[in-house]
Amino acid sequence: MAATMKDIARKTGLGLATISSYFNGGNVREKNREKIEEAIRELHYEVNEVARGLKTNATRTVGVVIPELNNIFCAEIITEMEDILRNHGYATIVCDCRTDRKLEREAVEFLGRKRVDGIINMPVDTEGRHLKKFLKTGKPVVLIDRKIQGVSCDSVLVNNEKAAEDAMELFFRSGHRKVGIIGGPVEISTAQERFLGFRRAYEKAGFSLDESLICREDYTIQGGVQGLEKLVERNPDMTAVFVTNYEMTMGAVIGLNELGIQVPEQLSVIGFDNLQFARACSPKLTIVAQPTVEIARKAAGIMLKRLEEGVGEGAPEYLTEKLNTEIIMGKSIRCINEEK
Amino acid sequence: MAATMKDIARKTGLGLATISSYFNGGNVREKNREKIEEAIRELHYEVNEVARGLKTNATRTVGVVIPELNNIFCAEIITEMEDILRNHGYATIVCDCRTDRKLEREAVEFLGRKRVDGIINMPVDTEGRHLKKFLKTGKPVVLIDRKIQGVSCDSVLVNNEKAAEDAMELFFRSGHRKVGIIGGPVEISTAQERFLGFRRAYEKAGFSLDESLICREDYTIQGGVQGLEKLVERNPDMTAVFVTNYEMTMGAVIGLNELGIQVPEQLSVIGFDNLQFARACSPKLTIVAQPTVEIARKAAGIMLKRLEEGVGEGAPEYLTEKLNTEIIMGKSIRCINEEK
DNA sequence: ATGAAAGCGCTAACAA
DNA sequence: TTGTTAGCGCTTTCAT
Repeated sequence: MAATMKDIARKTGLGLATISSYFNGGNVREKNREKIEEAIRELHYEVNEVARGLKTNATRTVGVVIPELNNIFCAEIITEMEDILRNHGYATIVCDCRTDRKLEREAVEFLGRKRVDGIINMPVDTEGRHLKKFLKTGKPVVLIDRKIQGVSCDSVLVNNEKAAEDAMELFFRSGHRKVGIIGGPVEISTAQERFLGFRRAYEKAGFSLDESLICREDYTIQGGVQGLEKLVERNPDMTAVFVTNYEMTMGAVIGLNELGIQVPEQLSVIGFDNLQFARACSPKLTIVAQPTVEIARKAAGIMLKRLEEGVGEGAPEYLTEKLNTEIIMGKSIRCINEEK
Repeated sequence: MAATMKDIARKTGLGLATISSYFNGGNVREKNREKIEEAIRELHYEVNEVARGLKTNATRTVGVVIPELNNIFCAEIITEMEDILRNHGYATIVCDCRTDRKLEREAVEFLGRKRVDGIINMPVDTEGRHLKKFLKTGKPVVLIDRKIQGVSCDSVLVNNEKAAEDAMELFFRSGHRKVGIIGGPVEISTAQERFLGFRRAYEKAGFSLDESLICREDYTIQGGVQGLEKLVERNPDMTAVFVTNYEMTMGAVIGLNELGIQVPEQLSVIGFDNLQFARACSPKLTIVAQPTVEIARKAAGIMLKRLEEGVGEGAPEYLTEKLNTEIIMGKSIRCINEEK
């Protein structure tokens, strides 16, 4: 069995309170401090965080529930969050719910039993029912990437509407008029917003939008492949495609390869996320890049703040951060602008 | 505060032991069972795993320490492991040590304090010093992907030597004689083994190997870019390149793009891992694919077995599983075989 | 600055 | 089958 504080007390002849005080930054006489440190070394003592957690009712652990770990957007965010949280003494329990509402609910319950101090969640259930029970404990929840109406917690989001609008404007400025979109599942807020930006750009530019240019897929690689095939088949006069997440971008590129379509000669493309993948494409892909590191920092920062200040002190004042995306230029857009 | 078993005892008029027995699959009279279940519903009771952990000296949590979460090979393995472990009631605490020995050691210590029941580790420190202390607790450790000599634990590895040999034979059979390699850091066992397979294939085939065809990089995207540039510059007569991990494969593809080298006309390529990326390349890349799901299943399976059976029962008999890779054919190899 | 003692929520041994 | 009780390792009053 591992050594306990009792063992140290026995060995040093000190009381338990003194040892505890030593570990919690209290005042301990220099002489005793040395004695304690010697005992720690000899006994290979290590604080038992489980016991501490039971006593203090705080596990210094945060749960993270995401749709897919095996997804570079999620993975990038988690890497960064975990780093920050661990540097502040918090462990991270990651639960991958495989984009399944039931598994998501189970994950939150699981984390509740584990008594995590807070949960960071990229939600699959767009109603947020899975969070209700956990929220009753008064512990903080931070939503990332996707918003949920009427759930009392903080959110860190991306300005998806603007992201889509910017991408479309880029196409329009280059002279494109028939631009297709491979969008995501309409239940997911990010997909809605990206569709919205897409439509708004058409409106602002004053071009008519043919509904056959709109394709709804499911944010997967396979969805991207299919979306591209459908769009190309339905719209022989389409000159450009906007793909609205990374997996589908990869799928669209696979589709282009398999159909032997030349980019940008035959079709111009703007993809989403993962700069390195964009660089590896030939020609280099122009993409909308989301600020994953920034999302992670903001989310971890808010979580740490809530953890330290408590969630219900005075006015709750839940915040919603909205971060901006950036377009990284490649060579996948053909300029067919007459003036230029 | 959350409800406790005491509250249930009070509400039902039963004793603590009965409630505990209910939760641990003991025999409870039907009538009482119903009473308990009603109380649970009314009080929104949830077992406190922290208290349980303190008492049973088992947290039902396993720690996973890896070099980079933001790495598809790791992410794929973790996704699968986490899934399996959670289905068996175990939580997973993932620690990303950013390929840093010091952080890796800290992560293991951190997990020790958290009293995880076992650790699954893709090691960065090739001597395994970071594990010594944890192993003293008698808790199981499972190493994945990279082996360490003289550490008493199970390992799940890949037959890297054969993987490299197979890839090289494929080149040789297609008529290539001057094949370069972009290898990894020699401290890492997988890199050593892949180099070994590379050399062995040359020996077996009886072709002379020019040392300038060997390039040592660091398993990163940037390393892949540089490796490709170096090889191409140093070996104008090189007809093929074998790239030995996913990040470097992506880097090599970026390099090929940026240098405007045609695959396979000017250079044939075999990459490593990530089938989807290979499909997205134009032409489709031939790759060596590692069995990530299988690695995860084996590792999780061994961990669960150790967790249930205890680690030191009778003969320890540590096992070393060695899994095989597979070549997924693309169109990135030119056939320059005279006979064919 | 230090010690004694209570108790966090649970399990398990023992008794009934 | 059920109740009583001790105690897991720690923190935290309250004395001293």
